[in-house]
Order: sequence, then structure tokens, then C-alpha cells
Amino acid sequence: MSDTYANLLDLAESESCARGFTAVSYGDLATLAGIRKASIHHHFPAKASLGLALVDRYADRLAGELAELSERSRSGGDALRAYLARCRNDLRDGTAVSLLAAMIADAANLPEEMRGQVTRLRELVVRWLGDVLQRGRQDRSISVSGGPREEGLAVFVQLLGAQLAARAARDPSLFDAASATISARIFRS
Amino acid sequence: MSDTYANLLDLAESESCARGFTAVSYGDLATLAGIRKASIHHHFPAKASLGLALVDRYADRLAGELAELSERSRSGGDALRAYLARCRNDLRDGTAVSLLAAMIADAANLPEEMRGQVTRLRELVVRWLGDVLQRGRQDRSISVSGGPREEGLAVFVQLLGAQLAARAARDPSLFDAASATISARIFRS
DNA sequence: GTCTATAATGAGATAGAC
DNA sequence: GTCTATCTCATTATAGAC
Repeated sequence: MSDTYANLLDLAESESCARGFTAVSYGDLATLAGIRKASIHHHFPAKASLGLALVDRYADRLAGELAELSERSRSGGDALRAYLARCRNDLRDGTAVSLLAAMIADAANLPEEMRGQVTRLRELVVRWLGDVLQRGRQDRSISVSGGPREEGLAVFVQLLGAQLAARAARDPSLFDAASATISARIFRS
Repeated sequence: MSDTYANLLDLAESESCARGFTAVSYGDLATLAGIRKASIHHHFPAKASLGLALVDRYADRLAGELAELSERSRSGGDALRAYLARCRNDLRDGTAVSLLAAMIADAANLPEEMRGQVTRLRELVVRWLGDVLQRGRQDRSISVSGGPREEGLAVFVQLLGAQLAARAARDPSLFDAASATISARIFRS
């Protein structure tokens, strides 16, 4: 794994969060990386292989980060708060969303294999959110009316929509307004 | 009524709901309409003009439909239920979303003028949802904890996320699962 | 690993005949 | 209004030199 390889993945991720994987071209990446676009084919023969490498790397990182986030949090409420902050942070100045949100928005134009990975990633996050809500209910930091699984999915899609609406308006504060009810509805204390 | 013009808009709308406006080409539309792509330029000289006509026509139709939906509903709860059914119906077999959702997902790649129209459309719907929640609170068909405006925005982005997640998975039932908490949380009776 | 050069395709768009 | 023909440009991708 050369520097260029990882650097190309970094650039592809950043650009995909801003405009979607489909809109990112080898020409864009070549310019950003300071090499020629033909050179990118040495690392990623086809664009689908770049996409797969991108989502696979992200899946590993996300699973690790969520696990770490659970461990570090002293309550389910803390973990959920940290996840909210993470989503908010991915918005940058309102020109981007998290990679998972970007891929869900763009899924209809993604290679089939990539779309399957996106579904698995969504299920991973929804499951994690359900666990966090369950934990928060037990430690009394969270109050949800429905079952943790369906509430986890509800939180996920609300944050997904909030991120995409904020990017569309290029206004990160829209995310805050659109996700405020999660805090208001769920957190105790 | 004129034939090709309206037909092209219909086809562009249908394809945009499935794959996003950016992914729809003159070549696609020409094949679907049974004409040559050069002929499309007679009706829409540039693709941006097609996009503008598309979103403008949708804005008119949506405003009318929402107003009619308010009038026909006997309570705020009924109006919200009808809106939920409308979103669900736009999913078709899980391969599409409502045009507004599709444009928000694709906004980063849309012509600037189109993006402005998308923002105005989003504000229109969020305002309508806020009014409906307010009305439902007064007629006691709806129970919301927060203010109608922020709850309206929350409902909007949850439905936005639910639609896009369902399209990504090509599974319309995912929309049902992801929007179930709206009914559970809000409706009285 | 990166380069130049070059397909091969498909996109949006224009000119002008009918 | 629709056609053929053509243009320009961007895209993914390959071959082969260095």
C-alpha cells in the first residue's frame, strides 16, 4: 500500500462526501493528487474497484469507531450524543455529508456490489443505534417509547435526511434544527 | 397537453425520481420518447432549462396538491396520514422517491438556479407540515411535544431519509419501518 | 509507479434540411 | 417539430515507454 493508494482513497472519500461517488472522476482525483489520471488505473484498474476499496475501508473504520464510541461512553445517552456530534462534524461547512449518507443518496447509480455493501453498512449503524438506545433505556439516560430497533432505524433516517437537507441548502445549521427533536425526545435529565 | 413537451417532462420526472436528474441524459429521454435527442433541444435548449421546467412544474403541482390535501382532511392527523401515504406511494416498487427527495439527494450536482428552487420547495413542504401539526394539536388528533415548526422539519427529514434508504435498498417496506415511529409518536386516538 | 498517447464511448449542444 | 450530421468535451480505460 503506497502513499498514493491511501491518498487517492482519501481524496475519493472527501469528494464523494461532497458530490457523490458517481460525480467523482479520475480526472478530478488526478488533479487533486497531482498525478495523471492514467496513473490512477495502476492502483484502481476500474472505477468500481475504487468504489469497493472506498466502501470497504470505510466499513472497517466505521465499525471500529462505533465500537470505540460505545466503550468510551458512560451511558447510552452519551453514546448517542457522540454519534450526533459525529454526523454534525461530517457536514464540514455544509458542503458534505458522511460517506454512508452520500452513498445512500447516490445508491441508484452505484455498481451493484457497492450497493450491497451500502446496505450492510446501513444495517450495521442501525443495529448499533438500536443497541445504544437499549442501553440508554436500561441506564435511564434515554427515554424512548417504541422498541429500540425501530427507534434506532427512525433515528438513523432522521439523521440521514438532516444531513442531506443541510448539504442541499449548504447550511449546516439546518442539520441542527432538523435533529433537535432527537435530543428533545430521547434524552432524559 | 402539448404532447412532446409534456411527455418529455413526464419522462424526465420519472427517471429523475429513480436515478436523479444528473443521471438522466438526453439520450435516455430520446429513447423513451421515441424521438432523436437533437429534437429535445427544440423544447429544452439546454439541460438546465429542462431541469428548471421540471422543478417549476413540480412546485406548482405540489403546492396545489398540499392545499387540496389540507382541505379534504377533517383533521391535522388525517392530513399527515395522507402525506405519509403520498410519500409511500412515490416509492413505486422501491426504485424511486418523490421528486423533491431525489433533488435534495442530488442537489450538489444540480445547476445553481435549480438548487435554489429545491430549497424553496423544501421550505414550502416543511411549512405545510408545521401547519398540519399545529392544526392537529388544536383539533386534538395529534400530540407533539416540541413546537410545530421544528417538529415539521423533523418529520420532513425523517421521511426524506426513509425514502432514500428504501430506494437504496430497493425495498419499499424499509420506508414503512423507518416511518413507523411518526405514527406511533404523533397520532392520538 | 508514473508517464505520454490514444482509443472508445457517451454526454450536451448546434446547423441546416425537410 | 423532427430529422441527419457533426462538433466539442469529458469520461473510463488500455498500451507501452521510462
